[in-house]
Amino acid sequence: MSGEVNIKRLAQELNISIATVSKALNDSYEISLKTKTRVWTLAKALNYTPNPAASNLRSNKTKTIAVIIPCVANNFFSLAIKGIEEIARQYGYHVLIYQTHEDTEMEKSFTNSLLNGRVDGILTSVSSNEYNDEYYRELVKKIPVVLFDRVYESLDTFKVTTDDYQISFEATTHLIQCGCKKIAYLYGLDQLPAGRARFMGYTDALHANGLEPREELIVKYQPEEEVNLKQIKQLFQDQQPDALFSSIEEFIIPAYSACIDLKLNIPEDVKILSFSNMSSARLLHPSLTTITQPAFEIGNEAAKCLFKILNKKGIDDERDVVLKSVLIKRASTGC
Amino acid sequence: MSGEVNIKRLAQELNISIATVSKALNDSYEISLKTKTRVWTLAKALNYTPNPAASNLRSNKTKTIAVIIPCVANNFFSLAIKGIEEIARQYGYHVLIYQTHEDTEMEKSFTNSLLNGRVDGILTSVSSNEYNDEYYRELVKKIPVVLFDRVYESLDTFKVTTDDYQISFEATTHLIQCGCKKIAYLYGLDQLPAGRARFMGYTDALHANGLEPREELIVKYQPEEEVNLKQIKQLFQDQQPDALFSSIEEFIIPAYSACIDLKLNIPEDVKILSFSNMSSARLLHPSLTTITQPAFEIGNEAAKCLFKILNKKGIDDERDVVLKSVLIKRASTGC
DNA sequence: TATATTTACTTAAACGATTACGTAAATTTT
DNA sequence: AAAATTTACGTAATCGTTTAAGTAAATATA
Repeated sequence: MSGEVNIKRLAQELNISIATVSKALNDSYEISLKTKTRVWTLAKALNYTPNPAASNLRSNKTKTIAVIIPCVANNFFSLAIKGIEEIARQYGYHVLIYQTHEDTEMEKSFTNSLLNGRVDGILTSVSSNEYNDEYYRELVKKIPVVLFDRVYESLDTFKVTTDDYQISFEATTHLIQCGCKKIAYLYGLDQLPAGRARFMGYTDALHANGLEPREELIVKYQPEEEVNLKQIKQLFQDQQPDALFSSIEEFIIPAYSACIDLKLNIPEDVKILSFSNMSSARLLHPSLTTITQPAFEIGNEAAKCLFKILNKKGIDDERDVVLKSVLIKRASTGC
Repeated sequence: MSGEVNIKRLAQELNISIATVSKALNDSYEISLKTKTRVWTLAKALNYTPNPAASNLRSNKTKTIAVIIPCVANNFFSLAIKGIEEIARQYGYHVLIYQTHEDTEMEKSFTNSLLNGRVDGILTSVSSNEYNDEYYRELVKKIPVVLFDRVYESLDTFKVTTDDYQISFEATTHLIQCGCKKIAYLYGLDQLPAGRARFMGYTDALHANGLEPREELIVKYQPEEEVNLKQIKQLFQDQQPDALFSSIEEFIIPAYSACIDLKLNIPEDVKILSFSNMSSARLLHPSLTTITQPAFEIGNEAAKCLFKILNKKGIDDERDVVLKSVLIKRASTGC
């Protein structure tokens, strides 16, 4: 009936040129207010919206950013996305989501598919299965990239992280102050700076309190869920640790499950503490002491950094943004 | 240095026409295998990827779908997205995410911004703040839409839902069998078919067991978190219900908190049961009996339906896909 | 008043792909 | 061997914008 409504159609109806319509819509100084008003009015009346493909093609701007993360079904990342989305909305940007499932090959494949002008920039938290910084070293030259939480060091771009080392040190110290002497470490992200910083915070805190980190007290995360439960049970049987410090949320369920299965009382027999953004942490039995990262704010901040690059404002700002996590002491550490 | 690599560049280097390159890349029957191989080889060597804006513009295909949901930071939706993404990947599609924060105005604004060819189709779970079916009645005429979980009835498109009524009936019956006679209902999504079906399952199960639903035992969800806790506490003080049936996950934390605050024992003093995709449900104290929706599968199925429309295959299939939720009995209902 | 500048447009060329249509050569059919 | 068909390309239009460059009229400057 009415046909597709594009600037050509607007131009015809108003009996002016396509260029004038385009410029009017973009509020160009070259167009008189009178003409602009005519264009705007008709555009609204006909419910005109610009064809994104056409303007992307011509202007090389997509008004779209990509978020590449391991998995959306994770409290930290879903909150981060929420934070990212909020900022994207403010700038009128669209948000593409890609899940790598911790696979750097996927990561490369996704980012490569974004290099031909599908997006204006990329926000990413890298995958844990491999240390892949050379790839990113090249990537950041080709497209604006901001890394958050899981970053590589010394990349020439903005990075938003948390105080992993310090908070981990603080948390370990808390366990020690609660009387723990044999603190097991549930190790995640061991390929990444974030994971190593957490581990360093743990070992340094041990040292600072005259304790020695011990290889036998470390359990490394395995992607297959059941394995972690088995490993933790084995750990309890072999080593009888008096605390579990979990560096990632994924260990919480197997850790609690192991205690239930082995009839260990938390915090009497063993204290538990974990990095986590789980909203139900305080409803667990007993309520879980957590290191909670400001996930929403991280997403927020990362997005803001990306828009600094895209809008070429504040590029001289400090490019290593470090936010603070909080240690929330609850019953699982019992003091 | 090498300049942007597009089909023009490929054509020049191979000394053939742009059209031939384009057709070769699209594996057209018009092109000889020999030429195709030359093109493919060079394309790979130069790391050519087609400019999406250009092909979108010309072909009116974006290889992109949009997912419009209330919020990603919700176990159900993040799992659903995971399910959607899996299918999208298989078809080589990109996924845009929009969060409405339960605001139908946002919803309209987002969908309107997608009608000019930004995406090939839309997957959505509607907002709860308002019954908005007229809008969707028009929308489905303009663009392929699949609704999941939170749908409107009698829309001319695919809908993926769960057996809300039946599972709610079953769950209520379970509570009654556990001896409950005064089952309060924590009412969410009351503007939507899904919410009403859950409520109907509850009331019908009461009737079927000789119990009368009572207005005073109903608490309606409020967006402001603290209010729900207050309401539930008030409910306990005024009515002393012997069970809480929560129709949405958001009530879990205030429900448990209220019990803790009022020193009510679960399940002795009050039994609790909730719709939920919370992975920590079995670690709560006591472990929570849940109605768990197959969130991942819902996303999966919804995406499959959308691709049926996009690929014009199976359009004659049943368009009301209903998946089964499961009632997972745990300690909070104590029997 | 003649010249320079500003205002408010228009024309037309991009952007990078797809595709209808045209065509010469090779092959098949009669 | 002539006609018809198939194969394998090329030409050029097109998608809906943006924008450099051009221009006539209006206004400002000298």
